[in-house]
Amino acid sequence: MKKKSIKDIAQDLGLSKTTVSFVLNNKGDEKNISSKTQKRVLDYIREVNYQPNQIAKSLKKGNTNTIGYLVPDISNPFFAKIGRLLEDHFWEKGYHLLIGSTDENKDKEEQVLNMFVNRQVDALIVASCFIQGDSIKSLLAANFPLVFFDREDPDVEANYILVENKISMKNAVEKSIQNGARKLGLISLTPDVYSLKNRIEGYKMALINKDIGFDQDLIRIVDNNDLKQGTERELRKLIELGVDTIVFTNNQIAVIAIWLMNTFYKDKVNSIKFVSFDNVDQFDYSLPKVISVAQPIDKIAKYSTEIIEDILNSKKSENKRIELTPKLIERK
Amino acid sequence: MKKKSIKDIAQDLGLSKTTVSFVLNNKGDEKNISSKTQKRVLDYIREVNYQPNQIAKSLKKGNTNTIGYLVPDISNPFFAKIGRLLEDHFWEKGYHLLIGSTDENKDKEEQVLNMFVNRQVDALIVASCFIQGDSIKSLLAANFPLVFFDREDPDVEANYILVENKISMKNAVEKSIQNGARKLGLISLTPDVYSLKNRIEGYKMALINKDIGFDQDLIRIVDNNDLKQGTERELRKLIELGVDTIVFTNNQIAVIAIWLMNTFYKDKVNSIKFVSFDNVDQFDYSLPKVISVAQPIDKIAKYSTEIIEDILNSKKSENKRIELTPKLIERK
DNA sequence: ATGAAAGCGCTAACAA
DNA sequence: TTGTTAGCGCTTTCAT
Repeated sequence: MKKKSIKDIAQDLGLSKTTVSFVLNNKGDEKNISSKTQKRVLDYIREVNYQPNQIAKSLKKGNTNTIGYLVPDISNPFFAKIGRLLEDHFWEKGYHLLIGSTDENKDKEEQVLNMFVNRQVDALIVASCFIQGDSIKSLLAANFPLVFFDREDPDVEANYILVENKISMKNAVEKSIQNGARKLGLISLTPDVYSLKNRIEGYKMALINKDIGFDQDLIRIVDNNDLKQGTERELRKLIELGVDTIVFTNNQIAVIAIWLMNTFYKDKVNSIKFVSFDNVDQFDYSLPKVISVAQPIDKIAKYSTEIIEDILNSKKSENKRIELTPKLIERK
Repeated sequence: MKKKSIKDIAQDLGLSKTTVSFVLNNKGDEKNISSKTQKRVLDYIREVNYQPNQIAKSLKKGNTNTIGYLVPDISNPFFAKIGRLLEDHFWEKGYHLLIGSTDENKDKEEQVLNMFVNRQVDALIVASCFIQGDSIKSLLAANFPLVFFDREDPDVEANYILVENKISMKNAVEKSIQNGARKLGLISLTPDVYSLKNRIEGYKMALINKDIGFDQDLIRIVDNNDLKQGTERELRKLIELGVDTIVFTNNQIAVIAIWLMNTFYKDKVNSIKFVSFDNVDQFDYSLPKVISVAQPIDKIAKYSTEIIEDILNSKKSENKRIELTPKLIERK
């Protein structure tokens, strides 16, 4: 049984495409289609299990009911969870999620964005690694519905959903100092996005504030392409340097470091303490103990959808910059 | 600057749409377009940054270069990681991933599948919770490119990428018995998919094999809609019944149980042992100790893509049923 | 109360 | 070597 189109339906029923289309789109009454005809159509489409071709619809209407979700790595729990929430929210509204991972690679980001646009996504939700990229520039110039989250470029006017990176990190580090930390190292992904820069700033501020002073040598950077080995190397370095606390700017590295500590430095899992941005469940019971800054994932998803929906319903408001307050989680 | 279509390009250049289209699709030489004309077109599209409308292309060609990826929960690390691998593989080939989560809900699965098909995805990769559903039936009947993974229905002929559920679980449980387990409980999601059924079977086989015999009361089921509380309740029950080992049929519940043990039964994290299907990083260091069955995620992704590509390149072979061997990971 | 026809942007058979 | 044209499946204006 071949797939039926509106044309087929119309022919089979001796009606015009127009009439069928009206009925299918619940415009039967509005367009004065007799209820008898409407019933005929509805019965028939059920019978043959008619499925509208969304591609044709999209071409005609210029929208696809698809949202592009572009992040560094969709398998990172932080992005995966937000993705799931977005998917749920948007599903309710009849939207689907097209996903892409950039691997923190500017070129790939460009390409994926282009593809998304070519596929006529109606809106984009992006944790960009390069907000100054050409695609993004032209999207912004064209007023394309677009929300950035997790990452910011202060030089670029846009919708942002962020968290208070600096102050939260400062608070977390200060807390650990109150708890006795005296020599604090930091391991971060290459901070070419502002969020990470700010988190590192927060770390520095705390050290200065608490009269510890920071030592550039204790700030260790790991390249995204070399996560495992890089983290291993930098962790070893910091341990050699005798830190009592290690601060991480995101969950990824912290999780790897916990694994490393338990695998190679089992004797130190109690003496060394961790501080980490982002939160993952296993922090609740893993060693070293972690003071973590939990981002409000549900709020991030909620505000993203809200902004997007507002734009799509063309209540098109001004650009918004929403800065959410994360939760500091201390573990004894 | 409005977005240009092929028509615009053609007009601007005083050419026909055909010529432009041929050049754009690298058919210039094949179609004997003069290299001069080709250059004019190529230069111009670069100048105006022409972006083809994939929707129109899709409508015309009947394919979208989009693959639907449908799983119970895209934020489950198992599915998220496979999703990421698929995305990488397919990206190379010019395909994108449209994602959906079913929440183990048959109705939602039906709806998402329908939407995917209406959106003309070229193929589907599905961890279905209901392989006997109407949509799937008609997809299979229509010979739609479709690969199931993680879940199987032996009554339905199709492409499957699976792992040896029964024997692997049996081996894992037997290993734990060798290590001293004597009273083994099991907690599982509602086993209305065969994978889970088989894993439970494996557990039973091991018990019988090792002359322990199984007690139906030690098999506890948790509903997917009540994961946290359900797991808490069943875990408590098993502990009250005095088990020395708890077997889990997937990572989700195991991870929750580890959290619960560390939060509410700290005194027992050393005396009770876990066995779990699936593997997650924190098993390497968390307590209770876990014997886990690690699914070969990369192979699952690899074979899925291969089968799909073969079908799409219409080397359309017979249905394949690939059963992969997981890795047993024991932790001292 | 219903239908004819144009057109969304693209491809490709066929003409010239 | 390039252009004309039909058509993918749908929506919607304008007729009837």
